[in-house]
Amino acid sequence: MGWEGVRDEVLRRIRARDWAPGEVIPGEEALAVEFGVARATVNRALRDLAEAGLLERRRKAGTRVALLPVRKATLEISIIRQEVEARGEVYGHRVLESRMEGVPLAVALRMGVAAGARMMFLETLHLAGGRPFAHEVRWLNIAVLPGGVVPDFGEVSANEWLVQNVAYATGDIEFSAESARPEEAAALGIRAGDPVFVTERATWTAEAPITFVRLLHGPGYRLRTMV
Amino acid sequence: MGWEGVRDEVLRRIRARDWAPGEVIPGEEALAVEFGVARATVNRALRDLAEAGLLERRRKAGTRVALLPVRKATLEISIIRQEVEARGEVYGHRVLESRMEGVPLAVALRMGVAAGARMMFLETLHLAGGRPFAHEVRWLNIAVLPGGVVPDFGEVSANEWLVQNVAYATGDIEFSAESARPEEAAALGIRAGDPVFVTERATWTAEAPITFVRLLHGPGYRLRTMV
DNA sequence: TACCATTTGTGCGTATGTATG
DNA sequence: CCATACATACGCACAAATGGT
Repeated sequence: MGWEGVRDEVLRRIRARDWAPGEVIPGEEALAVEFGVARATVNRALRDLAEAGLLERRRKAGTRVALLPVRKATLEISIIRQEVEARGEVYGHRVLESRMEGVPLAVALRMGVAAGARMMFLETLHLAGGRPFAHEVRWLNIAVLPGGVVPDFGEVSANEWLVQNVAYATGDIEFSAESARPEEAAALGIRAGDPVFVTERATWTAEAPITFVRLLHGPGYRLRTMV
Repeated sequence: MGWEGVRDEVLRRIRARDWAPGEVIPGEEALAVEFGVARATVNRALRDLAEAGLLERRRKAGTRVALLPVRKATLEISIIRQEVEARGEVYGHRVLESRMEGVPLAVALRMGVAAGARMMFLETLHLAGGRPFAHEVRWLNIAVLPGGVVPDFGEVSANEWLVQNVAYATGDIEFSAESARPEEAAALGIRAGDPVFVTERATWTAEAPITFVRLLHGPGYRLRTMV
């Protein structure tokens, strides 16, 4: 039995309530003996379940079944082109606006910079099969661009360019539902006031903020994930 | 240097583009020699980065820097009571409806059962500080309830009861933006047509479907995550 | 196709580090 | 302060996948 076998058997016991929520389960050494495997193998299995939120492990206190297991759903954030192509449609995008601009206060707060800091402002419409798919508004800190050169975002979208060139950064994401503002509705080809799915994302490296994006998807868009 | 040290150094090299996207990095053995650690330690570090989507590993082919790193955001799905209390507000809930009912087609499809299958229908309003926080509509397969006994969902919410009693199951989640229907708007104390943030979640065990929930949050609600 | 060489994946036994009851 | 249980590490071995001959 490998570590996945151990994990599955432990999971079965948790689900079968052989080990009740809150209860301390046998130690690694005891389980290793019972299953006839090395302690490291048990460790690997239990660590996996702890990462999934089903077990809570503390030195000396031992391992216990989580009382209120926090379900962790993993969202895979792909670039928009991939998302569109995964639907079997042809991707395209149009840059609607591109200029230098001072960031508004709300954006400055999210990016951790002073309000009015000058950044590149980009407004882009993403298309699926020629029809509007998502509306993007982005502030971009050109100071962090490699070589200080601003790429041609008419060629490759800023979304994709950043993933390939300034990626491997950290960030936070917020999802919400809003009413489409008139300009947004016009860009997306929907009615003002229609509900839009909003994704707002701030990205930064250890040194500096990189970009803040506000992405709007029209009615019918669904963000899916598996648990 | 421990495995986290190895991971951080590898991450630094990726960000610094010492190793470019798509490029094969040195093998585990070589890195182990370079860092002066055991191969298992390098393995642990690289496995971690691969899980994060920054590396792609294949036997024989080696380890390469991901060309298009898929950002994996982890959502921690907590029970609504915790979410409300985390905001420093008092949680409460009211059961608006509770009856046996055949499931509609859309729900049947999501749950993988025949349309019209009889399940328990529950409509609940979750309160934060006495004010509507979320509106919940749920179909529940009472066949899977331990002992076949239906708990008193006036006491503990179905949400919380299920997490504690039928938890450790799998499922899928969908998020979307919709317009509040008149009944929903009335329950939430908002205007019909206002945008609502919709969470739909189907849960099942290996044997049978457990429950399908449709959860509505009114304007202002934001789902946050860190990358 | 068949086989081989390479690289990652996993396992074992042991030892030491570290948080903590 | 100590005993305990998890966390990590080492070195070795073999398995499994797979790119290339």
